[in-house]
Amino acid sequence: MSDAQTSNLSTLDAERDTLADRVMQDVLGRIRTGELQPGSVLNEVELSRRHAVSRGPVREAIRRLEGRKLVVCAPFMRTRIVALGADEIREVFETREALEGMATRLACERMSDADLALLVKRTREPAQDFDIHTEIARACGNSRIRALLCDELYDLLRLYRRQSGQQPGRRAEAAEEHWQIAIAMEQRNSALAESLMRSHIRRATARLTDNG
Amino acid sequence: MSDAQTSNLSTLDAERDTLADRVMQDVLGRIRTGELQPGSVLNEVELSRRHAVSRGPVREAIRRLEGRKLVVCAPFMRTRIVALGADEIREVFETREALEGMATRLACERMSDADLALLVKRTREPAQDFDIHTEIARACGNSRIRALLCDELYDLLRLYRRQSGQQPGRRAEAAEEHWQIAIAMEQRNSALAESLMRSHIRRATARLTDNG
DNA sequence: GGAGAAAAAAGTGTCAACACTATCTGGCGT
DNA sequence: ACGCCAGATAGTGTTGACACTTTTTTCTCC
Repeated sequence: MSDAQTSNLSTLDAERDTLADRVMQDVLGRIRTGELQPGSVLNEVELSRRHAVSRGPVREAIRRLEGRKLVVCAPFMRTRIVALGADEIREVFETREALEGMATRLACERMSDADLALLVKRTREPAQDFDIHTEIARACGNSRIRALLCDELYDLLRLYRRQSGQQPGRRAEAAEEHWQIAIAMEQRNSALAESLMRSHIRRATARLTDNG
Repeated sequence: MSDAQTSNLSTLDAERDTLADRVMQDVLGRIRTGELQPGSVLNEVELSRRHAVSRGPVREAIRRLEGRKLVVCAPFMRTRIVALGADEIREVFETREALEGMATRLACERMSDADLALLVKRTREPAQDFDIHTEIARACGNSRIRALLCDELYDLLRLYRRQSGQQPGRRAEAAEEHWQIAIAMEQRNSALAESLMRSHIRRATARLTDNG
C-alpha cells in the first residue's frame, strides 16, 4: 500500500539550484528587463555557451518555461518568446481580471489591520518600486493565485507594456482608481473592492485594444 | 531590427509528436484514469523503459509537467505527483471560482443561440459524458482560461475527487444548481450566471473542507 | 535484539556525441 | 533578372555514459 498523503509536497516553487534552474532564472530576468522581446528566439547552444553548461539543462529550463506558456516551440523549429496577437492579449487581461478580482477580495478579507494600513499609506504616497497589483497578489493568502499572477501573467504583460505606452492622462486616472480600491479594502468592503479592481483592469484593457 | 510580431506564435498547445510529448501525454492519461495518485513517484528509468526511450525526453516531459505544477521535485529527490494539503485544495477551489466565474460570464455573452440551446438541453437531460463545467470552459472564447481550467485545475481536482466522494444528497443539489446556471445563461444574464457559478463552486468547497 | 555506521544499490544531474530537420547559400535554367 | 532546386550550414531531438546524491541494505557493537 502506498502512503500517498505523507508530507505536504507543497506546490510552491522551492529554491533549488540546479543548472537548469539557473538558466531559467536568467531567461526570466532577461524577460523582465526587456532584453528578450516577444518573438525573440532562444538558441539552445547560445544559452549553453552563455552559462558554460551542456544543452541538457538548457532544454529542461526551456521545457519549464514552456509549461508556464512563456515560450512556444514546434519540433525542430526554434523556441521563441511568446508573441501575442490582439486577441490573445485580450485573453490575458480577461484572465487577469478574474484572478486579480478574486485576489483583491481575499486580501481584503484576510489582511491584518496593520498590513492594510500600510497598503493604504503606500498607495497614497506612491514610491518608485510600489505596485498595488503586485502587493495585493502577494497578500491574498493564496499562493496559487499569487504564482499565476506574479510568475506568469505579469511577466507576459511586461513584454508588452513598453511598446503600448500609456496615454498621458491615464497615469493619474489609474492612481485615482488605485486609491478607491485601497479605501474599499480599508473599509473591509470586499465585494466593492473586487468590483473596483475588475473595472480598473477592464478600463486598462479598453485603452490597449482601442489603440490596436 | 528584429521583426518580433511576425506570424502569431499561438500560445495554445500545438499537436507535436516528439518522444517527450508522448511521455507527457501518457503521464497525463494515467493521472486522469486515477492510476497515478497524489504522491505517486515518477521514476525516470522506469518511464524510460516503459516507452523504450532514453532519459532525456523523459526528463523534458517531467519538466513541462513541473511548469504546469502537476508534479513537484527537489534536486536528487524523486519526482512526485503533487499532494495537496487542505489549505492547498482550498486555494485550488478559490482559483477555480475566479476562473470559472469569468468563463461563465464570457460564455454567456459569446455563445451562439444554437450552442446555448444545446447546452440547456444537455443540462436538462444529463448524459454520461456531459459536464457543464468543461463545456463552459470550452465555450468561453478564451483559450488561456480554457487551458488553465481543463489542462491544470481539472486534472488536479480529478486526483482528489475519488477519495473525497460526494455525499448522497449533493448530486441532486448540484444538478439543480447547474440547471439554474444554464437558465441564467439562456436569458443572457451574464452577471447572474457568473454569480451562480461562483456560489456553486463555493458550496462544493465547503463540503470538502467540512469533512477534512 | 536493536541502534548506529559503513557499504551497496538505486536514482537524479550533467555531459559530449550522433541523428534528424529546417534554414541559408549558391548555381542552374529560362 | 527571377524562380527553383541541390548542397552546405545551423539548430533541434535523442542517446548512452559518467558524476553526484539519496535511499536501502548490511554489518558491527552494545
